[in-house]
Amino acid sequence: VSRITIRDIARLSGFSKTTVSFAFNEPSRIGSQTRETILRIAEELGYIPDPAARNLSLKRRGTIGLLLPDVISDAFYNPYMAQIVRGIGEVCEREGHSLTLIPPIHASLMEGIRNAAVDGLITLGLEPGMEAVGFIQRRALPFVAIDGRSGGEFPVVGIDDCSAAAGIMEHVLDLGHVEIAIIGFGPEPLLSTGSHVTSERLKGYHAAIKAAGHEMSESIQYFTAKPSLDGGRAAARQILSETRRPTAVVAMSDIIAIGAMGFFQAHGISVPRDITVVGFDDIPETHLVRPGLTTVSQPGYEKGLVAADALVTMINGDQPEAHIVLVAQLSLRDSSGFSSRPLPAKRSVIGTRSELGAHSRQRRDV
Amino acid sequence: VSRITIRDIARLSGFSKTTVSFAFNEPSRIGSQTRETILRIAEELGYIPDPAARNLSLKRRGTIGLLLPDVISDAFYNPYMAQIVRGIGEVCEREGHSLTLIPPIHASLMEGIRNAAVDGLITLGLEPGMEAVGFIQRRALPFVAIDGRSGGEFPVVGIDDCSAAAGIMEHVLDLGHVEIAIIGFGPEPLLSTGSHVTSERLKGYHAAIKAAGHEMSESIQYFTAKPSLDGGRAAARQILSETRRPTAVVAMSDIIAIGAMGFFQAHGISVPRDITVVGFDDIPETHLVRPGLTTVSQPGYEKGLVAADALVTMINGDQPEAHIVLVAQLSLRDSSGFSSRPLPAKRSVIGTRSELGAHSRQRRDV
DNA sequence: TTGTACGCGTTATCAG
DNA sequence: CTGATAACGCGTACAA
Repeated sequence: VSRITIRDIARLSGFSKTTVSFAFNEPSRIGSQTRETILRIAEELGYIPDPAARNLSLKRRGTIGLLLPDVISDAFYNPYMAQIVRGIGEVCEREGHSLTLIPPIHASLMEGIRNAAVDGLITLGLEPGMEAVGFIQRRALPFVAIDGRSGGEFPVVGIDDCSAAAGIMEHVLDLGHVEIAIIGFGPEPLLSTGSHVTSERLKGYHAAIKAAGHEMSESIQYFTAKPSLDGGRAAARQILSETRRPTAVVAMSDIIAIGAMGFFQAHGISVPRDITVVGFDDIPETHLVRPGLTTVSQPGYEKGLVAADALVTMINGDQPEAHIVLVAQLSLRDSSGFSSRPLPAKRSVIGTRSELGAHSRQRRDV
Repeated sequence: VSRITIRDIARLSGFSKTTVSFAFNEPSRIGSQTRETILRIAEELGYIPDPAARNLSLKRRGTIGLLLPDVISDAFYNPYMAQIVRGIGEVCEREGHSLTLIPPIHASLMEGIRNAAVDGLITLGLEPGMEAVGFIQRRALPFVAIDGRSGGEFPVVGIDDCSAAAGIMEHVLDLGHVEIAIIGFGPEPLLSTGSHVTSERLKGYHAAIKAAGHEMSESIQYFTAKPSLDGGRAAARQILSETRRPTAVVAMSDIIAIGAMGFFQAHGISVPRDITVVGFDDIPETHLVRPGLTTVSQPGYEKGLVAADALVTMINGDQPEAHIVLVAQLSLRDSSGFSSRPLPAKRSVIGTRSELGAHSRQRRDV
């Protein structure tokens, strides 16, 4: 037995497809007698319109796509992803949409974009000039980039990664640390990656270091990790295997920082006494670990919410803001402490500090 | 400028829609000269077939639906959800599907099911007889229930919740606890909820208590919470406000247990010295908190993976196993300790224990 | 008030 | 062997 279609209802009721459709969608346009007959028959047969055909006709898909740079099973290792999804979800429910997670197929975003039956896309870290951008535009799909580089022909939602990174690095330097390990996103070597977020944060780290009067090349080591607990652990292992052991670890992701911190602690290295560890994101887990993780608090939930809002605006044919910068702030907890090594030469406050009102506001858990 | 359609290519090339389609999908059926002409024009105009129309034609949607009982912004408060999504994602990528998260619209699952343009559904906690089940079946959608009640006409993936719950309660009783708080899923009173998972776990808890020779009504208190850190905190607050303070808290969810544990600790109550806290799920966060959370380790990732596998089997027209029971085990960490109160009368081992080989296996973090 | 025709891409079926 | 016609699923502008 095949599915019941509108044709079946039309045939059995003796009316046309149009009339049957009106019975459901525009009752005022047909007679009440006609309508009752049609609804009765439809009910008897258990008729439900095919959503795919319905959406095609209505020129809407009823769903928003979230384009993932990683496979789902990796992306959701990072609790930060859940925050973004929660924010997008808020808008989805308000608008009656579902949320389609689109992983790369065959290690490429293209196939996913090509096949996405969605009203619009939210992307993570997309940059102007990337092949995927042109592809999305060729499909005439509205889209908003979270954490992308602004200046393209699409709205971008993010924070000031450079300032935020400078803020937390400044904090670490204030504590007297000189030998510092920076952990970015892998697997490629950190200084070679071109991702906007990575390069902005590096820029911020370096600005703070330079402002502190250090020779960067001397005391900074670079590592990369996958944004997961295991990735953080692996990075920590690598850090410990270096001949120069840093007194502070600055990670671009909380989940990496937490994984690294756990590895240090499991190997008898006390945080923050022996080593300072700070992260980025402010996922809920930063409150759960001991010591609490010092990090940059960036609003993942809001990022999702604002991006989805902007996307809905575009879907409705309106023009959203081109570049939405959300506020990040430094969240000081107990994973960062003073270095036992002597302080280097006196440093001056970095230039960007005055622009970071929020950064100077210190938060502590209750 | 409207989107380029297959008609445009047909018109400009002078061939029919069929021939254009063949140029892409069945090149062998047309002449190579014809094909080249068509491909060239299509490339020039940047033609990409509309996925929605394509999927309609192909009678496939290219996506799997995950029917959420809660709004997305609540569901992803619980890290356990991420585990399930990761498992489903694994299969999605293998099959080239995307994953559509379908939240309830207007507090009802129906609207979501009605509009879901998906190849099949994975549901969470769906029971035979529920209105939604009939609705899915009327849509002739293949679907698999995670954590549902078996015996319906659909495959169910889960664990033996009763035995698992009995196993952890037995552990708590073994430690000498008598005054016990059980936290289930809210907001309704725990004993009135009909969810399969809830009633099975309650059954298990009660079986263990009975086997221990206690009068249940005397020393057990029931609470509910939303599965989130805040939910756990709220439940803990409520527990502390009762005149009888329990020496052990048995939660049906890790995130609730972790929230409760944090609340206790923040109020000067030591875990496990003053109060034992155990959970259910074994989310990664159980390793992060101090003390580590004793819990039932159930394979969320596998649940998603196996459910998605079964669903794909159904989509392909084959028959999967009707009821897949995965293995759960007790994970003993440090949040459970001996009660300072005197042990009650001697107890015997509960009957189900022999069936729970895995339960007797003790795991500890490295 | 109701019916006809169209849009979207694919393909079974038919014509040359 | 090559290519075109028509049908699928639904909603709706337009005609009757």
